[in-house]
Amino acid sequence: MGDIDNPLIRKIGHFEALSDADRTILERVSTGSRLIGARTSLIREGDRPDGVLLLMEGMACRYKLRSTGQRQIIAYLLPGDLSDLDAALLKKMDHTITTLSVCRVVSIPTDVIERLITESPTIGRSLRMSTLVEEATLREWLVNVGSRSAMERIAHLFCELLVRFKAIGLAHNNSYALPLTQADLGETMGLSNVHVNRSLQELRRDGLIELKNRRLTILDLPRLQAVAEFDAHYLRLGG
Amino acid sequence: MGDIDNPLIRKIGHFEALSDADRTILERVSTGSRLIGARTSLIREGDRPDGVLLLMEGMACRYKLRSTGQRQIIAYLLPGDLSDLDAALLKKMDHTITTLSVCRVVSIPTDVIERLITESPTIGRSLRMSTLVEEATLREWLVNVGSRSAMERIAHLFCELLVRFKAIGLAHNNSYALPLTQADLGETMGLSNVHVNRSLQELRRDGLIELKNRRLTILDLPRLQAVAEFDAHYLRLGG
DNA sequence: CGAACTTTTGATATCACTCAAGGGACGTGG
DNA sequence: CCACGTCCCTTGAGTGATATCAAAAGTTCG
Repeated sequence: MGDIDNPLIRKIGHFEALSDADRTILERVSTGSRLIGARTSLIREGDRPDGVLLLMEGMACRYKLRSTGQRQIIAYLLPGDLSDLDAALLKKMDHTITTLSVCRVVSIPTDVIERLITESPTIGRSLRMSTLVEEATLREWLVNVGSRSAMERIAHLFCELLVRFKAIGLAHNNSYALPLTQADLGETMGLSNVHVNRSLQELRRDGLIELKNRRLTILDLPRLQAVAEFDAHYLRLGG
Repeated sequence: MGDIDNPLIRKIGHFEALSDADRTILERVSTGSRLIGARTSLIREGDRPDGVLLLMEGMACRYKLRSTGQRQIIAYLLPGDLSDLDAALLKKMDHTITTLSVCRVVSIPTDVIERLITESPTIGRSLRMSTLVEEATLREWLVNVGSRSAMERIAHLFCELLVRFKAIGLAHNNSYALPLTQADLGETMGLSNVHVNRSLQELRRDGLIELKNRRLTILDLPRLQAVAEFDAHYLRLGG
């Protein structure tokens, strides 16, 4: 069965118990993916979005560009994540979505989404739940950037990503692929790449993580969580 | 007519053209307010929210408390704003909502909200729009805290609040009541109160603002917007 | 009028930034 | 298969923005 490797079903399955019919619907919706290269924009600021994108493989991010050229990453998209559900209401995107690694992506037209939601209230609820979790994550990030030190911020992000990757079966032994550069990390947390580098060294020196070849391994999860004050509750994934 | 002083109608009227019937419905919903003192929590982290709160007068905020005791303000609620529409889906609040000034508040039960939305698609759409704007604001705040200097952050917040207060008729001549202490401002932007104080002095020295007696006056809006790189688009209020 | 906040100021400390350069790693083309 | 370019990571040195601590001055309110 495709369940095991369908990240949408896996993710949504954490929010609601899905019937076989629901699974079939979701399976059908997530076919027809295309491959997109790394560092390619999927939706640009100012675009009028037509439908929704579903990420099936790879990692992407939302960001805003300042007039100074500075980039602020606002969210990460992992397999099973959707670009804005309610996009139809908004005429224009206020941010850009870009792939970080090579990605497999499905375009879902607005009417298919609408049909989906009316056909299965369960799916409807779980999709709404997804956007609520996204919002909660945004709040958590604001706390992160607004009030934590560099090391704490990075630790917090790593803990969050572990829970999210685990939920879709892409983390094993507290380890997951992380196609981010240190500059990306900096643009996520409001830090310079140099300072990210030094903070990572500190995390390594303390025996908390290992990060090489685009793969992160958390060596001491309890201690990393303590550093980050991490509480997975906001992700509603049973982290 | 109550229109002019009903902030919910004024705010929502920016998103959708409301019929007289819609206005009547909204008018009815927003009666029965009670007065609540300044610095009082309305909903606490961990609470299971029963229904929605509508703020009719005064100013409130959402915040998260860190285990260190540090507080991070995550959003401001102005008249016409609602506490979480989809609260019903979430079992537990992940943050606290507190009044900043004396507030006039209406409790709206979940079923009334649901009836409202089914009765008038227009109102339903505009309420969904409200939550989208809230989300966009959160993204903007993340950019603010993640990438702007102290002065820029404060300038940006002041510009945002001007547009929002104007939309509900509570700003005149680029001036509005602002019941925040400098410590509150600091907890909003991830700055110390001392540094907020010094940045405010800089804004005053540059002839951009006046702030005294809990009232902010923007003396040179174009220049303040330039400092903040402010673009009101995300608020969808036609600011 | 006094108590409790809030704002302001000064002095010092620190975290994080910038600039600059060297050292991988990796891929591409010769 | 090597040479080279490019991108990323790492290191060092110096600077700057913002934090902390402490106390005085101003404000608000009972």
